Amino acid sequence: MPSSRPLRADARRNREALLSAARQAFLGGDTDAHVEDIARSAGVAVGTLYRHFETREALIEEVYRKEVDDLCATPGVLLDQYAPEEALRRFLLLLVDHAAVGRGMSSVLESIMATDSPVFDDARTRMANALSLLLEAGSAAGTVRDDVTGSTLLRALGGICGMRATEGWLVEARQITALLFDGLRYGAPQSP
Amino acid sequence: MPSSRPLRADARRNREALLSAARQAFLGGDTDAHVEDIARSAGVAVGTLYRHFETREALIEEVYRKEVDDLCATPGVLLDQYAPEEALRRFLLLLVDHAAVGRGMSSVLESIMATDSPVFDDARTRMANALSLLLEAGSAAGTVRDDVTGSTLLRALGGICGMRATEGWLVEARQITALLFDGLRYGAPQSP
DNA sequence: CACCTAAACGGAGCCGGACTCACCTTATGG
DNA sequence: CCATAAGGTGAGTCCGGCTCCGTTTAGGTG
Repeated sequence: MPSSRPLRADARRNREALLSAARQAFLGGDTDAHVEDIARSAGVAVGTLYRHFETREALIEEVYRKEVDDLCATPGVLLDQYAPEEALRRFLLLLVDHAAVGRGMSSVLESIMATDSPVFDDARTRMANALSLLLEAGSAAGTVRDDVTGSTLLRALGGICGMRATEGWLVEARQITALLFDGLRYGAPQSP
Repeated sequence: MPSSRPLRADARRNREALLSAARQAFLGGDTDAHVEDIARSAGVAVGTLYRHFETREALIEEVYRKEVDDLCATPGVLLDQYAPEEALRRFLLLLVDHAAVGRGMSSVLESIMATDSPVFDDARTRMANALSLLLEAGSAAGTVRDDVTGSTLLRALGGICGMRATEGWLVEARQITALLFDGLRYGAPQSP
């Protein structure tokens, strides 16, 4: 779709407006914003929304894609700056903290993990790869156990981030993440 | 409602039928069974269903309550038979395996954890208490860290169990649980 | 610039699913 | 038996995602 013809000017504008409206809604915490409202606040009708996005879910995915891209890039950066173990620790906490801000990211992770929907296959795979990078670096250095895959870890994180809701969840989330991290080091060759 | 008057005979029969139909549906894996269908397969009309249960969610909760009761009872039993650490390990794995069978329990845990809904407050509290029991026994024995609460751990487990879906999730779930368990021991006074 | 056409838009309406309500049926105690 | 309140019914409402087709318009062409 992005190929073929360059998209008419008004269409591109509307598409943009829709994405921005959706971003505002979803990343603002209203995970079940109504399509009707999103369309309206983008200044278009539902029909238009559906011209641009196959389905409500597809719109969500599009909104999240950029976030996921950013996230997937960081492990590389962290590994340049820190030892693998520390990079892993930081990334895990970064995810959780990220999830706290506007609770947008937590929905991302949750959506990515909670469903099997092919819509998120792509994001899932990329995130799993990002985590693998860290895990492998760690296990190569001998400070992280080597029997855990990125996709497994992703699942665990998805669970943690999916639990935003109650007051003070951030504290709990941090704690569980630390727990997980300790678990990851537990079986490493060079034990603690 | 259970008080006041003893419920008319036919009413009790129908209530039972509804619960059994719902149990069959939910514990059978169809987590979003339609009320219409549940009512029909219990041989009554929707109106009757709604006479007995405030809402669809309330019906679900009722179905799950018994499961949760059973589950909450086991920590005590395990502690009688095993050292606290081992009891904890067994209980965690028991939850996961339980979740595998008919995928009923995983929905229980997920539902309990994933929502903030007051409907599950009760179940949530009881489960958290059950876990606390294990954690406290462990930390009293010095083999489990003492800075994790039952409710925190419950969150983590909820996340794990909520991820059933993909093929082979049981393996992953077991792994994550083991990770969590190792994390729980990591900070204990008598380190590994 | 006037015209033409494919592209884009609008929004009434469809559909599926949770829930309600006005009316009918029946258990039960007197 | 009958009265009557408890219980049952299911068509209908509401709500939210999605569709369909008639209308509008961007932007290329002569």
